Amino acid sequence: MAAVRYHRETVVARAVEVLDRFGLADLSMRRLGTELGVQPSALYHHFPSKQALLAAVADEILARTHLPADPGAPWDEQVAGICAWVRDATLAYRDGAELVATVWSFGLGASTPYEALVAALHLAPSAERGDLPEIGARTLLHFVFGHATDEQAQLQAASAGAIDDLPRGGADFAVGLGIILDGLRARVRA
Amino acid sequence: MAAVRYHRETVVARAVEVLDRFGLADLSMRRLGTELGVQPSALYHHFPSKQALLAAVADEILARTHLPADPGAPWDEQVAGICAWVRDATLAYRDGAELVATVWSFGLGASTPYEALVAALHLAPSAERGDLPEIGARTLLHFVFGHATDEQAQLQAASAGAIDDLPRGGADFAVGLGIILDGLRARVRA
DNA sequence: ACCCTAACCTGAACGCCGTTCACCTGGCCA
DNA sequence: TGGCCAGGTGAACGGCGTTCAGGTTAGGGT
Repeated sequence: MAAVRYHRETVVARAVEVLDRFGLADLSMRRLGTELGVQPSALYHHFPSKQALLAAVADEILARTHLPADPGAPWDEQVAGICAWVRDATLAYRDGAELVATVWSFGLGASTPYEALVAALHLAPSAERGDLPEIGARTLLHFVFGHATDEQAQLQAASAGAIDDLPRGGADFAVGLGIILDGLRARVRA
Repeated sequence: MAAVRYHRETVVARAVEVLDRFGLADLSMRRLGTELGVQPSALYHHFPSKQALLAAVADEILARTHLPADPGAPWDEQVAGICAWVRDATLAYRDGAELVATVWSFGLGASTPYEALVAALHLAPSAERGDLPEIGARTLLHFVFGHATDEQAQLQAASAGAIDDLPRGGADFAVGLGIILDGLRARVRA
C-alpha cells in the first residue's frame, strides 16, 4: 500500500504550496500528509519536527526571491535594497512574513537577511562602531518583519470582505525604513 | 457539584498567574480551568473565546505597570518614556512581550502603547507631518515588541541551562531606540 | 541474478487542544 | 414563595504534534 515516495525538497515545495493556498494555520502535518497522499508520520522521516519543516519552508521562500546584489553601492543603499528584498520575498506567499519572522526569532533558520544586513552595515565608515552593525540589523529586521506581517494581515482582511483602505503599505514601509536609515546615518558619520 | 463561582476579573488575575508560572504555551483553557477548580467550558461564560481571554490578560499586564506621565517633557523624552514603560511592563511577566505583541497585532487589545505614542508624536513641532505620528508609533512598537520578545526568549533560554551571555538587553534596547528617535528628530525639524 | 540494506511508508495510538451544547444549581429580587 | 439567570457540569466533536513497531520497496554490491 505504499503508493508514493518523496524526498525533502519535494515535501518542502508542496508545503509552500499548501501554505500559499490555505494559510499558516492550515499547514498542519496531517494536512500536508493528505496533500501528498501520505500518512502524517511519514513526514517525520524528512524532518525531525514541524518546526524544522517550517524552517525549511521559510528558507525556501527567501531563496525563491533573489536579492539583486550591488556590491558597488553605498552601504545605505545596500541596506535599503536588502529590506525591500525581505519585504518582497515574504509578501510573495500567504502568511510568508509571519512564518519567516517566527522562524528567525526562534533561531531555526531564515538567517540570510540578518547576515546580509550585518555585512552591509559593516561597510559603513565609522570609527568605534561597537556592535552597531548587529544592533542595527536587528532593529531593521524588527521593523521589516513587523511591518510586512501587519501589511499581509491587512491584505488578507481586505481580500475577505472588509472593504477598508488598501494600498498604503508601500509608502508607509518607505517612511518607516527611512526613519531608521536616518538614525543609522546619524550614528555612522565620523 | 458547583463548588466555586468567579467573575471576569478573578479569572483574568488567575490567568496572569498561570502565564507567569507556566508560560504562554501552557496557558490553555483546560489548564486555567483546572487551576480554578472549574471545567474549561465554564470559562466561556466570561469570555467568548480564548483570544478574548488573552486580550484581557494583555491589557491587565499593561495596566499593572504604570506609565510615569510627564506632560511637560519634550516629545522625544515622552516617547522614550513610553517605550521604556512598554518594555518594563511586558518583561515583568513570563512571555509577556510575545503575548502583548500578538494581541496588539491582531487588533484585539493592548492599544494603550500605540495611542500614547501617537499622542506624544503629535506634540512634535513639524509642519506637513502627514501620517508621521501614526507611522512613527508603529515603527517604534515593532522595535519595542520585537526587542522585548527576543530579550525575553534569551532570558528564558539562559535561565534553563544555556549559560550564554546575559545582560546586553538594556544597552541594546537603548541603542536601537536611539536610532529610531534620531530618525524621527530628523523628520520633525522644521 | 540475487540479496541486503537503507530509505520510506503504514496504521494505530497517546495526550493534548479550543469550542459547543443540553442540562443543572443556588442565590437574589419581586 | 416563586422565578430568573449568572455561573457551572460533563460529555462530546474534530482537530493537533508526535511516537512506535512493523511493513514495503528501490538500488547497489557481489
